[in-house]
Amino acid sequence: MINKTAQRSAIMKYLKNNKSHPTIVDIHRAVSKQLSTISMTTVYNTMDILKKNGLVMELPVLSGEGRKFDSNTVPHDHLICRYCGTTFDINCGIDHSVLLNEDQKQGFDIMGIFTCIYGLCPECKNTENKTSVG
Amino acid sequence: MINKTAQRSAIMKYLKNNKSHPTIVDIHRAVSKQLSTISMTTVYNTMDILKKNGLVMELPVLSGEGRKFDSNTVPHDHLICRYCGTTFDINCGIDHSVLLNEDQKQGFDIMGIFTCIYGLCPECKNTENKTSVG
DNA sequence: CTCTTTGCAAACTGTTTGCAATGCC
DNA sequence: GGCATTGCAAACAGTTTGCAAAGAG
Repeated sequence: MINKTAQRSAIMKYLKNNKSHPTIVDIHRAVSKQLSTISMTTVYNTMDILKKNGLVMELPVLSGEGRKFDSNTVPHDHLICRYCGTTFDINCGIDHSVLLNEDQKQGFDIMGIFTCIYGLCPECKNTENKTSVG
Repeated sequence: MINKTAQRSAIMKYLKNNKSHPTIVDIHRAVSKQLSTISMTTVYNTMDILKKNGLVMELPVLSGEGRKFDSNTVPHDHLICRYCGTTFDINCGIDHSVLLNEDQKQGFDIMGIFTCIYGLCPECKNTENKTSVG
């Protein structure tokens, strides 16, 4: 059984008004303003519960960036910087209703499609230093 | 300037014969068989160089899984288990030649499109325990 | 000989776990 | 009251950094 607590309400309220892709730290910092005693543990905990219940989606990230969540349940795509990891929403007309045959499914229960378009964001374009293979 | 070393050759040889999505640990374990003294640091180091030079792609993962790489440079999609993170290649006829207009690009230099299809793999389907929101 | 790379150890970051105190119903 | 939740502290895993020794050209 899942109880309603001040912490959970505050997190859900924050997520509802948020169209970015907050990390645990983002959520903790924002919610702390109203509920100064909330701990990181509780944020981790709550996000896991929300995720298990399909209320948020956890985004795949480059390892080490820290968990990112998406509370936008409308199908959309993501534009991601390959270097700094910043993620923008994008709508580019990709068909999200992928139908796979049994062979392609490989035994999976399909939950959704998630398209990432990778690139270099304007900022990293200028600062990125390249090495060359000899 | 980038030198050729035994470590780098062994890693590149391993990647060439590999169509899975190895982690740092996978690579280290495999290469250790031929080159028992190779360190984790060198694997990290080498993969960063290969990535910067576009010879491998680093895959986005659910945070905490550990870095995964893909040496398959032919466009393809990925079928990923939402719970255990296992990643399979899949070819489902998605068009990878996405053309974005300047508005959609938001200033990015586009490098590629990467489609993830999420689901529950056969194994996790059976073992996963669910909580319900009241 | 010079500059690059290696690999160890230590530092660090994000995440998880154990558990006593507290809160919800 | 009984079970769920909170939040601290400690443990943990993966990753990065500093640096002396070894290697490549």
